[in-house]
Amino acid sequence: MARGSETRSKIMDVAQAAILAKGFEATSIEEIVAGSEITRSGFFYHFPDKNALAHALIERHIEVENELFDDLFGRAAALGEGPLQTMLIGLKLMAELLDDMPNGHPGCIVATAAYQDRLFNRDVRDANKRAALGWRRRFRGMFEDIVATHRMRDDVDIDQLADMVSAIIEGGLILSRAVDEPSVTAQQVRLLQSYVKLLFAPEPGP
Amino acid sequence: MARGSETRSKIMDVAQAAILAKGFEATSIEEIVAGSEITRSGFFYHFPDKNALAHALIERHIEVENELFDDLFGRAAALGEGPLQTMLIGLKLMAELLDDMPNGHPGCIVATAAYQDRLFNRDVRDANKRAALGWRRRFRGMFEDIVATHRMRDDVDIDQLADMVSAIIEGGLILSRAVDEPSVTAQQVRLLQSYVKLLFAPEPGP
DNA sequence: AAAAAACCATACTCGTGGTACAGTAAATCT
DNA sequence: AGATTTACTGTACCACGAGTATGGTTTTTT
Repeated sequence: MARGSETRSKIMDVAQAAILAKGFEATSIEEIVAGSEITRSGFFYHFPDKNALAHALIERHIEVENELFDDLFGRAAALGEGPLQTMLIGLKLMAELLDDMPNGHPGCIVATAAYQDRLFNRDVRDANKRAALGWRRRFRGMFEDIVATHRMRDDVDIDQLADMVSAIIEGGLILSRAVDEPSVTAQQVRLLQSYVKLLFAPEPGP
Repeated sequence: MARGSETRSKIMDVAQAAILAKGFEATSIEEIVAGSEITRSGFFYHFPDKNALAHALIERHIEVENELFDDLFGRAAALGEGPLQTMLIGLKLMAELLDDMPNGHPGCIVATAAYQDRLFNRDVRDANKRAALGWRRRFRGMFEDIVATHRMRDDVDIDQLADMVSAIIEGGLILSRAVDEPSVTAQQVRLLQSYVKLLFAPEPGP
């Protein structure tokens, strides 16, 4: 990695850790540069303002999360057979992954941005939207494969079902933080798994 | 209402609208006093600092939301018979209520606070936690009544199931804001309703 | 060797939260 | 009716963080 992008990503690492721990506004540039072994001028060389930093963080976050999901559901597909099994195992793996983070999941920058809308400029909000729509697309694809081979026990919209994965994770993270119980998020993902299981369960023979 | 508490609640009204639209940090005291027909000094007379304002808003929000839920599930109980019907109708009513807000739900201060932890002091975080635990208690009570009379088709924890209501709403709100589709939250609540329906559906006769 | 990229140092503006304090109009108490 | 309290207004001030400006320095790249 070139010298420039090396310090750039170091700034982003430090900033991300601080932002996820305390929130975007609560994290000062002063603090970021202190942890990044760089000066204020150096920071503003890489990022014209704080918004640009947020934008970069979200873009990177989308990539990382996508790779993580690719890997996770790839493993799930190898373990089970058929799209339903893949989804069910994938959700279980996701829950385990969330459980393995003892201090709770670091949280999701997307959520932070969603509730501070006007604090960010258009670039950031658009990136945020793209992230959410990307997840919808991903999970909708998986659910489409499922409905092609399984009958639904309740007539629900697939896009909405796909959104439910994101909603449960985001909602779980918020609740987890609110009640200070790190396990909550994983529990909610397991409940979602239970729903998918029931929704596509084979009809009991007559 | 006495003169003092009248202006106090006016400040809170203005602040709440602005905060839900733009976030807590993005809302300046200057802006609040402008909309409240009061001076800066007047604001600081009622609230020692911004944190006190947030605290007051959360406390009030808990009360309002509780009354709203009381009313909503009260009506649901009158419409249906038995705890399961009450829950299913209640969730439907909730979805309708969310749908009737054309600009999307105003959002939930609890979520705002959850993702800006260190920005608020202990009072605020505690109030936030109490709110979340209050909802858990409410819905757990309802699910307890259901499991007393219905068999679960999947063995899930009732506390977690109760939490799912909050998680779906919070997650729905975030997603709704992220993709800029006001209908998302209500859709997610309907999916939760679908889950509850399947989870407690009577076993089909042999 | 020249040029561009990646920084450092200093100094300044501006908005926002918060403090301090003096004064005033209206309600409430005695 | 007078005294006190409540609910404010007005002004002045401080600290801190974001962002700008600008000029200089080191490291890569060409």
